[in-house]
Amino acid sequence: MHKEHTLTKNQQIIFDLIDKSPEPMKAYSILFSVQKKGIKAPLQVYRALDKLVEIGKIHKIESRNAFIACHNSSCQVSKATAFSICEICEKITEISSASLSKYLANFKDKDGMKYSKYNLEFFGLCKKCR
Amino acid sequence: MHKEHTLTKNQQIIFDLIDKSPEPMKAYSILFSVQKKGIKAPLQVYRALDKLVEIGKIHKIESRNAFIACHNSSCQVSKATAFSICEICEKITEISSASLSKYLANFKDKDGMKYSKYNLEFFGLCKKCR
DNA sequence: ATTTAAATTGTTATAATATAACACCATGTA
DNA sequence: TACATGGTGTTATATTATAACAATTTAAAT
Ligand SMILES: [Zn+2]
Ligand SMILES: [Zn+2]
Ligand SMILES: [Zn+2]
Ligand SMILES: [Zn+2]
Repeated sequence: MHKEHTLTKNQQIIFDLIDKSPEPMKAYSILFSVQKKGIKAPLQVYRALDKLVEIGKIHKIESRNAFIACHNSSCQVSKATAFSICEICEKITEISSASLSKYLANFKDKDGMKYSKYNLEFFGLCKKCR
Repeated sequence: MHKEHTLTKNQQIIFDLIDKSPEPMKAYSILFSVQKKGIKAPLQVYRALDKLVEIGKIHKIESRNAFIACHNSSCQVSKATAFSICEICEKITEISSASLSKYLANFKDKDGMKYSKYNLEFFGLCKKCR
């Protein structure tokens, strides 16, 4: 389904960090964490992040300026993403619902336009915080 | 349906500017525009923006860090918003579709959780750019 | 093998976006 | 009056992100 990309050194270091983080990571927190591995400048982080987003290995949570690893193989190509965000503990989960993605992919606006790319962020309280 | 708020001077100046702008405005572009009216500091702008977002008079386009006036009376309370964004000309339109908002308000995640707040951004090409 | 193009890296500097902290003022209300 | 709430003005600072340039690596294309 989705093309494999061989990650470069910086990309791999940063992906591994995000992938094993239990919560979304912000760019400068990533920078701080990888400085011991020789990545010293913001640009090195942002370049890796851009590439990882582009190839679908991570997603950016726009409302939080944070990044999480993708665990949903079906969204790697489409850039059609949905998340739930807890407004108390900031727990963020990627939603992979076939019916949701089908509904959104087929949604037509008032001009009859359909969209293959979208980003949806739901806000509420997670199980633990309710 | 939605409560009226009396805007303060700064809020009114900034709302009027955004409301009559044909495109979303960014905070520092707003700041530049209102300096002749005595609003000199970023914080004055951000405070007005925060309040205007809170009461639903404007929305923030998260992926663009920009603000547009709301022209959809039904979303002022709910903070349940949807936009279409043209990836070429950056034209942004608020979508007010009863079926979409109904679908999203009734969507249940895998834990059976429903969300009253959400933000959806569709990306594609507008009529003119196709 | 040699050349070429594309992608990635390293680096310094700077731009763009957003908030902290504090003093003061206006308005409503107990 | 006294008090609470919210808005304002101001300076300083934090956070997020990109520009510009040179060097290096990688992967074809000849
Ligand atoms: Zn994903
Ligand atoms: Zn929570
Ligand atoms: Zn609206
Ligand atoms: Zn367009």
